[in-house]
Amino acid sequence: MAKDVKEILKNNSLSITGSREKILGLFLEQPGALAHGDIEKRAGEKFDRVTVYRTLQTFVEKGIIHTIPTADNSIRYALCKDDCKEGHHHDHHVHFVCTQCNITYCLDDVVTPELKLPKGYISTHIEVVAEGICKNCK
Amino acid sequence: MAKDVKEILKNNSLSITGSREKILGLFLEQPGALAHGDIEKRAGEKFDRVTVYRTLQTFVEKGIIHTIPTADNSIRYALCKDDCKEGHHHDHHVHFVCTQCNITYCLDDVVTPELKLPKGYISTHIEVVAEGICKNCK
DNA sequence: TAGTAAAAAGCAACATAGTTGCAAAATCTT
DNA sequence: AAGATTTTGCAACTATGTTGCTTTTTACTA
Repeated sequence: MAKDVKEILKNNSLSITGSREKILGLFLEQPGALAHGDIEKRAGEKFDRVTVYRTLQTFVEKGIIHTIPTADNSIRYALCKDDCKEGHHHDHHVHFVCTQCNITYCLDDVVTPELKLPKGYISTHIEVVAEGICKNCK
Repeated sequence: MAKDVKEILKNNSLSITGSREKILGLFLEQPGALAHGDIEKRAGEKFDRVTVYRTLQTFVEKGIIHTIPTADNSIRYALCKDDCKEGHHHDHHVHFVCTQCNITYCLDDVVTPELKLPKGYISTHIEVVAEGICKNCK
């Protein structure tokens, strides 16, 4: 495990609990994003659904993970890069959903493009989700 | 009403029914996108939820409306432009969600930008959702 | 325009997602 | 180690979406 789960929790002033360790561990040990359902399945069994919801919510608030909207109406969560601080979230990269393996990737190096919006529209945040075939499924 | 509801239904070889007329009418008489919940509320009362779901599904299949993914996990639907044919859907424009009035607009004139993806990734569809303040709320 | 086949609506029941309040258990602090 | 604070798990509830089946409506044709 590249980064220590406990350290991440401490750095965000979160108490260290079993569910937080396990859920954060899941994010660290695989490349893609996870939906709430994935976590319940992969978590090795027994977690109360409520605990998972609340843990994810806490992680999002602390800026440890961020949400990714997808077309199939299931919110997915992915780890944030280090420069995400609480309340100040840098999520300016593109997301990629593979239609074959259904994994969602954060393309951290692909920056959200600029947009010319019609007069009067002011955008504060732009979300880009690309769909297609990933490098592993080709 | 700019366009005749019945005509649109006929052009897509759909039978003309009360619910289809009313739901399609809702889309025509307002600029933004509608979520399933909006439709149930605005439909002037009594519609079975199942009927609304099935009607929306039918409209999507026929290419009359398209779906817009949003961050809050509620699928919204909006009218397609005329050049959407069944099975061959042109949805290359950007969507805009106003954080104030919560209306979702189709910015038909703002084309989805090109993206340089990492090697190995092949994208078939790109979805762009901008968030901010719309021209009416400014 | 009446009769009929096909399609859609409505109903019931079920499945999945997500939320809230509260009591029990675990964690942190000193 | 003990008390205060968090977090967990449970139960109940709401919202959202789906499926099968029966009744009603629509479109077609004679």
